[in-house]
Amino acid sequence: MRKVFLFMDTICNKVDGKGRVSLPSDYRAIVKDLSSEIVCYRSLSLPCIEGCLEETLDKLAADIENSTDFFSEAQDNLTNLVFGDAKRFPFDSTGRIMLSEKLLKHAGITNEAVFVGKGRKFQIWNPENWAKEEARIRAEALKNRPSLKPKENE
Amino acid sequence: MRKVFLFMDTICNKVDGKGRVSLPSDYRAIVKDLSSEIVCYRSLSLPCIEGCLEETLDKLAADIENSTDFFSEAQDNLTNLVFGDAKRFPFDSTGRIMLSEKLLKHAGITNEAVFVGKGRKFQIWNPENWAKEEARIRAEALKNRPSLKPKENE
DNA sequence: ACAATAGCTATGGTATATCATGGGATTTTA
DNA sequence: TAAAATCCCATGATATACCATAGCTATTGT
Repeated sequence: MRKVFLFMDTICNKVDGKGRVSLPSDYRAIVKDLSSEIVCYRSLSLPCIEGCLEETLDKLAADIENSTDFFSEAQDNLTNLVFGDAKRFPFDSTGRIMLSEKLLKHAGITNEAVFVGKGRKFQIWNPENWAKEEARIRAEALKNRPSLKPKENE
Repeated sequence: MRKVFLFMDTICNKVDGKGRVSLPSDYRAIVKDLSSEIVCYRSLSLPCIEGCLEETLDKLAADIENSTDFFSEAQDNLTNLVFGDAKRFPFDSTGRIMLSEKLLKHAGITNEAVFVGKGRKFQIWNPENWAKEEARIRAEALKNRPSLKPKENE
């Protein structure tokens, strides 16, 4: 049986002078049975950081391994990019991680970081950029709404 | 094996100054075998809060995972909207949850909250808004009634 | 059939634990 | 040995857990 774990909610935390950020406690709770670290990498398409459990990347690797179709080759390349970029970030007893310059710069994060749950993954944004992105997504979703609610009448 | 559970009935409870509300005991009974928390998020289309079991959202996460690839943009937008907004709300031994400002504001809830069962999900409304919405739905249903019943059972 | 009672629910109030955050001390690395 | 990273403790704010009460429902007994 698979344990249910989902990264959820949107939380804004401070980044202090040393580059430290508190990982939201809900996020830690998900991880803490397995380990005390998460994996982060630069998003391929957006100016934000992506994070997940090492387990999730492991599953991605396994999927690529077992897939033989043509499209997997393209995905294989993307996967390489992710694995080349990804790094473990352990958090201390107070629940903080220290993000690297590279990641912070990619996301344009300085004083504050917004954690956005995405289910199996999460993202870390600069607050202003996230506000814009959220508005964009909501507008987009409103246009295509019917496709968003396949389970409504289950 | 799948356990039968349905959120049903319509119940109005008080919301105190801190934003605490008693989750209807019937709802709690459904959850308590699995955990002691529910998940709530803003409805995408209506001025109300939606609630369900984490399990239900987990199924959605799994569906998204299986129907789109890891790097899909569609997946990005959808997961951001749903999981970025959702949050776990644990209830204590007296059965209360504490709703966030964001949710209460979206639904226009101040003193009282109406819980409306919807099967696998439920909604939480401002009483006046719910009265209007219910009237609207009833009228709508009446218009379409003939198509709701199979002819042979007339 | 009616009254007493026991159990549960909703709700108000309060104490406790937890979280995010700041700062200092210690260790590591370049 | 200077700079950076890690660890540890302190603190204020906030959420959580717990206790108490009042009202309702169903049950029991006479």
